[in-house]
Amino acid sequence: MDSTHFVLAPDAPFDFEGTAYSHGWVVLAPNAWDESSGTMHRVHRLATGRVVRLELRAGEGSRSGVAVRVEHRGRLPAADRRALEADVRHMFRLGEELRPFYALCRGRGRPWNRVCGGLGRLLRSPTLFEDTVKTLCTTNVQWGGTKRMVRGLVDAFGDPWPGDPSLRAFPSAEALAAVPAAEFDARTSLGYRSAYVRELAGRVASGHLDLEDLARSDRPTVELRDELLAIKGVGPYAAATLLMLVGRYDELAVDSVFREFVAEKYFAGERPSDAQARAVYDGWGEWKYLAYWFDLWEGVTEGL
DNA sequence: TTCCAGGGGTAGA
DNA sequence: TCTACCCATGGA
Repeated sequence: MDSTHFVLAPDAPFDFEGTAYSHGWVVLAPNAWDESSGTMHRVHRLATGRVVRLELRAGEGSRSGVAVRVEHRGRLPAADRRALEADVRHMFRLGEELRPFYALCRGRGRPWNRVCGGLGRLLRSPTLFEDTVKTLCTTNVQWGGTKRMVRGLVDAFGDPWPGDPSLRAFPSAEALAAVPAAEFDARTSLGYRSAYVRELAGRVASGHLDLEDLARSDRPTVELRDELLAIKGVGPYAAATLLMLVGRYDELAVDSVFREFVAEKYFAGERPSDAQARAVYDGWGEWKYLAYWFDLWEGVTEGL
């Protein structure tokens, strides 16, 4: 197995571990996190069909970015390397403009100003298709179930990495769409979500739904939300999660975690209506989701 | 055994 | 717009 190394430097404050471990995505297959070395692993399929394995860790030096080690078979063409750089930059949001959010945090003093050291970049997948499938697998299920369902999809239908065929990449929409429904259901345990994932894969593979175009769009959030809500299985919670993943933070993902956290912290344990709970973050404007996330995040709430 | 999870679709008002 | 009911699965 050959390997290629490069470092991606951010042009703004950046915290590698704070980004990699910003939410549960880091442990959803084919991602994995090695606590002892602070390394994220990922088996990754390029558009050319080549499957490589990535080791991602903090770069060295004052402008620490993402140090990337790519394990691959044979020569890595320049086009594949450029595609990998783009994918890693996308996953870690190295080009995302967070200065307006940092300005709000700085204005609120401690502990919010800690965010300004490079937090606020929530890890995402290289494609909105992968993120949408994973989000569908978070609905009405405990986190352990989400991990089980995503692992099952990868193991059943992902392309194997030549260095260790037991390690697989996230399956493409085309790969999932090609599986007969009965076989798909038999080889996964998605429950009623199975039909949603199969329909999504079919629409993306056939070109009827261009999620990656939606992800790049600069149209108003409300228009993107309506498009996401038109996906079977995507409701208000999933749409808000997906908006966060494409860099729109003006919608809050109201789920059981949000409801319990806001009730405990702001309503003395009494359960408020969803509207009352949402109103807690009204002052954050287009940054509500990030504000909630770091409010929830262990440590940021201390001393508030 | 029963309940419910990082909800959503549908029908009916 | 709101509510009631149903949806598969597996952990608690």
